[in-house]
Amino acid sequence: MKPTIYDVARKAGVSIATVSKVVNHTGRIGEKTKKRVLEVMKELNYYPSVVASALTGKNTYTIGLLVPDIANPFFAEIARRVEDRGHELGFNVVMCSTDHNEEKEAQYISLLKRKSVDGIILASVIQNVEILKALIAENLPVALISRDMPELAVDTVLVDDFIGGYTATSHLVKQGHQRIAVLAENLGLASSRERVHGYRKALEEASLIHDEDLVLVSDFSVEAGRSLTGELLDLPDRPTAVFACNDLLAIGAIQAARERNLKIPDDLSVVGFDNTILATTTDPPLTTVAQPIQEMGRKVMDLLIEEIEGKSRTKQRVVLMPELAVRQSTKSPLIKEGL
Amino acid sequence: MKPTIYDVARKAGVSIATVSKVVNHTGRIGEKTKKRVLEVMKELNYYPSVVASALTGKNTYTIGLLVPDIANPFFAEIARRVEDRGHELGFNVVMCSTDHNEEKEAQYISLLKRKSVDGIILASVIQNVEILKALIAENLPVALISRDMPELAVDTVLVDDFIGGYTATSHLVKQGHQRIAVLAENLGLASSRERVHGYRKALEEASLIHDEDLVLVSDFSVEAGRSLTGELLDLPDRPTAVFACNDLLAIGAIQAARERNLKIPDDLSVVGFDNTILATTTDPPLTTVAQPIQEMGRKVMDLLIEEIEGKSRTKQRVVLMPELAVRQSTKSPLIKEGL
DNA sequence: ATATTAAAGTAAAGCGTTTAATCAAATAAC
DNA sequence: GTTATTTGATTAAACGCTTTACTTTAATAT
Repeated sequence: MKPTIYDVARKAGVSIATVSKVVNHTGRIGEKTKKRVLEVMKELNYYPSVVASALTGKNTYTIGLLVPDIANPFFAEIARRVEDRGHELGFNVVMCSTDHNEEKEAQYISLLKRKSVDGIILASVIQNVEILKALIAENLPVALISRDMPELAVDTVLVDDFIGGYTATSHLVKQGHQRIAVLAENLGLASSRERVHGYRKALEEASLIHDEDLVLVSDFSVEAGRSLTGELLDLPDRPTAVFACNDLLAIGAIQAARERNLKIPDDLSVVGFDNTILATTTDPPLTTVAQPIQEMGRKVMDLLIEEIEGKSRTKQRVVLMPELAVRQSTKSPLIKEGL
Repeated sequence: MKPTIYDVARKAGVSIATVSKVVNHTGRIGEKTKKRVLEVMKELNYYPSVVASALTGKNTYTIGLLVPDIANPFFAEIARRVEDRGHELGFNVVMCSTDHNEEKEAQYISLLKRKSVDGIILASVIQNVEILKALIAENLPVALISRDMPELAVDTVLVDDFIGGYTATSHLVKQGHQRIAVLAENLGLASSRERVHGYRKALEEASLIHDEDLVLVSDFSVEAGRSLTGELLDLPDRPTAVFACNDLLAIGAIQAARERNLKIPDDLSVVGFDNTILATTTDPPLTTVAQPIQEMGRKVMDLLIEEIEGKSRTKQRVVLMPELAVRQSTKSPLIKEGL
């Protein structure tokens, strides 16, 4: 059987309290006993049980990460950074894919609480403010990533979505596009609204017509991007460019164009959002709004852990700047391929 | 504060043992008291603490999933399936990305043990048999996915890598390719060796020359695929096809060709392995050996949980058949584009 | 030599459960 | 109407650790 603190104490000829102290570097213990205990621990290959320790009110050193889908490259990347930072600090992360499903989300949260996780990171989940409020009221450390709840005092890390949408659209405007469509995500998400907001702003500034038919709402899938862009391309007066609010949608847009024998970027310019690995593997490589994913993941974990460690502090709202990664999926509509 | 079993017991006017019994549906309790307790639980919003329960020797309902990198789409997809199946059965999964780093792997395993996880799923990690043996000796349920250790009695789910390599290569042979290169993964992995083995077998059967210069060993990155394929393409007598042992490498191969203004599939045919989302988003879409990822992830979780539930049973080794997903990255070398 | 203080270690309670051993009441058997 | 049996609920110990308050021993001061 696994050795317990008693085994160590007995073999070292001390009390369990003493062992506990050397394990946790607390209280005062003499050099000699300390050494002795350490030796015995090694001999017995003793490791303290986190669950027993947690029962006495200490941390579980486990946090929950709620994302819509861990298989989505954007969230997978975030998860990886969160995990890495956690590992550095001695925390494990349990992954929870909610599929934007409110019930699943609630289930996961309930489970996490039963397991006494030390905190929860929420990445772009659905708009169930009540659940969130309840969590905060219960004093469970929570941090948001890529999701904004300005009305709540909670640590948050996100990108300036407005600027992102604006930058993407401006890029297209500057290239001379007149009819620019946007593929939005679920408008229930603040981030999504902001991106579209940025899109509108860019159009306005350029005094371009503002065709509501070119604003389509979808979700987070290649398939949605494909079918919606298909509709756009079948329009009599079709757009020459589309701004997709995430890379998955952008890829769908590219596929729809390909299916109609339209060339990217000659016949249709596409810009995405996120800058996941997918943006680099398409052909042509995708021009996309790059989120500093690495930094975001790391930062949100840092904030959560500060909260866990109980440093009483005011909540932070960290807004990072996105940057347009210009690649080959965008081009002026005026310069046709034949030239 | 969070209500404990004592609060419920007091308010319901029964002993904590009674509450415990209704919670766990064990022992005998009268209908009336049962109802009463249930009501109070609801009122107080009581949920039993998993950590306290675990301390008494019961499950933690948490398992560890070790993969090289959760941000790699193949593993992300597996993780998602494992998580889903776990969720159905009431288990959480903590993710551990090892980066093929032996030390990190050992650290994670040690941490997981301290946390008393109920079991561990190992996905394609490095060849540290000793750690594995130790785990099994300690009676910690373990299951392998996409990784083979025939000498160990441990539940395993994998694809027939030999057949996979053979199928991929045969496909190219049938198209008339004579010089076919292979981009292998780390040959320390049995799966990697098997794929190359299948490759060789296909060449042999076709009595094709067997040029060792065309067998390159790399890892799991786009970058490696790009640089190695670059070398191949710069050869005086360059191959007309390359079989990449994973989709990431295949994408690198495509990029290398593109950089040299070679057309895929006209100038170079490429087949990958895994059939991740990446294979569908490249242009041209990638012909690749499809692993039944969904089924694999689900199955490995099922095996692990059977083991956890202690059904004494003989370990299973589930070998699934891969299937070639033929897309547009492969083509006969004889039919040139001009025709 | 005695009083004071600091250092090192111990005993015991507590964390929130589960469970084996009991016990009391109700029902059945004779 | 006793005695045996079943049913329903309780008691108390155990799980492996942390921590507070206390005791002992050693060192220093008086």
